[in-house]
Amino acid sequence: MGLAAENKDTKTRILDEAETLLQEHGFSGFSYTHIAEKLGMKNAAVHYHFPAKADLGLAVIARFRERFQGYSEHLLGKYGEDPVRLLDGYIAIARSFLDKSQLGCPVAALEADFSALPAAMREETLRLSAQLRGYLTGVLHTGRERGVFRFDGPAEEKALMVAAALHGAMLMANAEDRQIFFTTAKQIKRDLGVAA
Amino acid sequence: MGLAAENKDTKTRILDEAETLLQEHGFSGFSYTHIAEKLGMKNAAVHYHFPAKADLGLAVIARFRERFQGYSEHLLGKYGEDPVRLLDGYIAIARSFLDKSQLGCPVAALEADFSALPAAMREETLRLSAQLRGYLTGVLHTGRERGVFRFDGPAEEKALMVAAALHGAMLMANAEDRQIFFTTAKQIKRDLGVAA
DNA sequence: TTGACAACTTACTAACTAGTAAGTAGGGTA
DNA sequence: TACCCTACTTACTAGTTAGTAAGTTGTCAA
Repeated sequence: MGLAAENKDTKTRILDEAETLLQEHGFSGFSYTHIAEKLGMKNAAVHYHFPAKADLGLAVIARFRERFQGYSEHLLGKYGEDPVRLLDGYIAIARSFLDKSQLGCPVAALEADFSALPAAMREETLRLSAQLRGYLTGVLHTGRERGVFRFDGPAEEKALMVAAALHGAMLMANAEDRQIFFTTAKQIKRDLGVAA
Repeated sequence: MGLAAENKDTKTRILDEAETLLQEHGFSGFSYTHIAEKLGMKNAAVHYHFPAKADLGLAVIARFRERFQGYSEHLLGKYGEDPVRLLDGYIAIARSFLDKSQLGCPVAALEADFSALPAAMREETLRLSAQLRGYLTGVLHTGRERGVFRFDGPAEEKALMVAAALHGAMLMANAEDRQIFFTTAKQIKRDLGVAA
């Protein structure tokens, strides 16, 4: 397969860098030249692997979705009986972003730039957002059924609020103070009756 | 004072347009030429009133802060005894943004672009965010003291979560569906024991 | 050994960015 | 009348953006 291995490596390194830059600066906030410089190549090399920026953006979102899909299945397999751990698993993803300095919420970054996104990227962003919310809905629904969580109203609506709070908190944490995220997560659990 | 009246008018129209564009596209997402075209002038005319983009950004944030300060004092004077109305007043601001199509949360817009902001704008953004959170903290604290709201933990931490949820919901509402905001606001009130 | 192909680089374009310098029109004051 | 100032316009710069076209290099297969 020739240099296909090298190819895949470079492609992955471009995706990694694009992902970081997306979370740091938003989709409109980074350029092919930024990526190229970090990887020690020229911007045309990035265009070779991802002809248009929309192609790169789509690939980044798709990878997020696949990664979350795998991670959520892993969590459900391992902690399917423990709603608190399933919720903590979701929170842990956000925590892992914040642990790398300056990395924010990819969904928030994409939605903040939404009006500048190509149509295909908008659709993928909506899918990613729905996927995250779907996981939370299931966790909250099951958790209440089992008497672990306490809240009023449909699980869908509670999940929406929890997702909004966590994504909003990541935005604020990135700009203001990392502690904001942890405090918000703590309050969410307190509201569910499972204070740490 | 010569054309000062006309001057002030133009200055205000520039601020209005900048505010709209900030909420629609973020601070890095609009240019002096965008503003100038909407107002039927040249980009240099905008530079005449606000030499650097940071000057314009600072003025927009300062006006937000003053407006919110006046509005919150008005609310406290009128509904000081009614925590639910004070909370609804905060929600109404967000609602007013969403009612104009495509307008999002200014704080979220600024925080999403935070890494690209000049230092002075960062500080003003933090002040604005703290001001909003301060209002919510007071409302929640008083509301619980009077037996109207029900929640566990410090009012500051609950206020942080509520602010994160509302700002996050505005971001999602703008990108996905306006209804997301209203559902989130409803759930927040439900969690406080004051379901509509 | 030749030739094809993958993975680049070099060199470019057109559009857009913030910002500036110099000129102009028209009202207000001396 | 003469001047001055405010509020602009015209015309520009230097830098950055996404994207392209053509050339280069190294490896592998026939």
